Amino acid sequence: MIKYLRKDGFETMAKVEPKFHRGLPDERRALLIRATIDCLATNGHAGVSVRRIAAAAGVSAGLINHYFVSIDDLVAQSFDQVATEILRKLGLRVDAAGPDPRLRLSAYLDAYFSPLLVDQDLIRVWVVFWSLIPHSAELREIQKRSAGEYRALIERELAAFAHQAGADKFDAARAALGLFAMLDGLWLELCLNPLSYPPAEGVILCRHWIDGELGRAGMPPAEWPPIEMERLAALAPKVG
Amino acid sequence: MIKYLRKDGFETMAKVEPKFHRGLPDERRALLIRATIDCLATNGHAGVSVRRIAAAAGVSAGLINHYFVSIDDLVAQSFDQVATEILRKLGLRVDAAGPDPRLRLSAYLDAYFSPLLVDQDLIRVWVVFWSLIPHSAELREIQKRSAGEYRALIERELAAFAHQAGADKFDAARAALGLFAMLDGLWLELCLNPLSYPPAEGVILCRHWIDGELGRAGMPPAEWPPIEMERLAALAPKVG
DNA sequence: TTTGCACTTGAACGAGCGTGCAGTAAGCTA
DNA sequence: TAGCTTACTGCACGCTCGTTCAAGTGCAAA
Repeated sequence: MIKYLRKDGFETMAKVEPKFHRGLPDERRALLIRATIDCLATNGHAGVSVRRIAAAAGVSAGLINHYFVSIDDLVAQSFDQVATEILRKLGLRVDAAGPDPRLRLSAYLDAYFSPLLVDQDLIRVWVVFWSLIPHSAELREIQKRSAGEYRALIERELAAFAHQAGADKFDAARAALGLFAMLDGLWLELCLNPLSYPPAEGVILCRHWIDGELGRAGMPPAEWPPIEMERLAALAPKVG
Repeated sequence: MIKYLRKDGFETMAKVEPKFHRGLPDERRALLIRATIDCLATNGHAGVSVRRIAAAAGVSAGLINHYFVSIDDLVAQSFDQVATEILRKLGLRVDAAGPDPRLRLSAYLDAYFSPLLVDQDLIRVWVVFWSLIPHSAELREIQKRSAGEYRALIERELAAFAHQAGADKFDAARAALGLFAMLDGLWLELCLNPLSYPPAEGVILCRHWIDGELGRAGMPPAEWPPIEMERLAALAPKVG
């Protein structure tokens, strides 16, 4: 057995643990952003705290100002990360549904009412970001870009769906704005009060909206796949 | 001219101002709730502060704990007040439209995209409440009740509208849930980013939703009144 | 005019906040 | 092994926080 010589001159059987680890900048930043998201999920607004975040990340408070110009900067980058990650996962769900526009759109709706998005941790984090937006130009910019990307994703899928159905008069931009709003409103209501309506009802309402806009373009309602609750409730990783 | 004798024995021409005013409990509570709402509108989450609220109300910090068991209690009662007040004003707008269900529903939609609700002060206050809901049973209860009342109001107007149109198959509860969500989502998006779409577009989207649900019940689309922007932008008092 | 109630103040308390910075030590380089 | 760079720590600073409470004082009743 190797014996280690401690600085004080005494031999010890225990390995001398380094007092801290020197990480790569990108690793550190990712660690702190993750800790911030966890903190917001646990403590809400009170989680926006250098000391709490540092404790959650297992580093000293001073390190945050070493990697981020301020706590607000860290929060903004965390918002960006959460928004980007959710969008990416939504995209993966849609792509996993294959090339059929009908199934892709259906997968998109299902995902919105599955644990991927209906997640107490996610809503707790998200409402904190929302509450900060009116007081931060940086957050406002991220919200603007992020909302635009969500709408663009919906619009793309809606347009493909309508095109397949042969509806050329279909106004995908308008339908996307309405669907995005309805999804957001339903998601928020369900997260704030999980018993206010069954998640499958949310899927039905969104299908109604799409069918209505199709009908307006002269097309018959879509033939939707059955709503399978186990598909809806499919295991989903947590926020981030 | 009457001369006043000051405590220190010196005469003075100035009237001796009372050091403070003794208010009635209800007046004081109303004053503090109003100051809280103002503080949240100005400072967001940072406005949830005994000292700031007391300063805004022009009283000492200690007075808050005299009338409210805690700052959280005061915030909860403020949420209740804002939610109740907005609902009341929406009801007034609808009633002002007269007895015709079509005009009442139209007035409701217009109000949602008018300065009555699309108000930077209101959104700033509201998102703070939302962000606190997951961490307060009291706020959760108020949100639950309040959302129920909003939905009930919409459902009543939708049912009357459908009844007039002769649509007996119309599912008012379902249509109300969808309309409520769409309104909430559109309102939020517009408040967070006022340039994301023109307010009149929001009215159109909601009308589309109602027409779609009517069509599903076998009825033709409603004959909507023209959207007058000046009506939409009608002067509206601030939150509370 | 006096009395007494209770509304109101303002100081005090301990805790937590973000940031700055001097000093420590990890880990690569020579 | 020695030296060097810098990631990292941890304390100190001046703040603000919510709550408590003794003392002060407006005001109406006596």
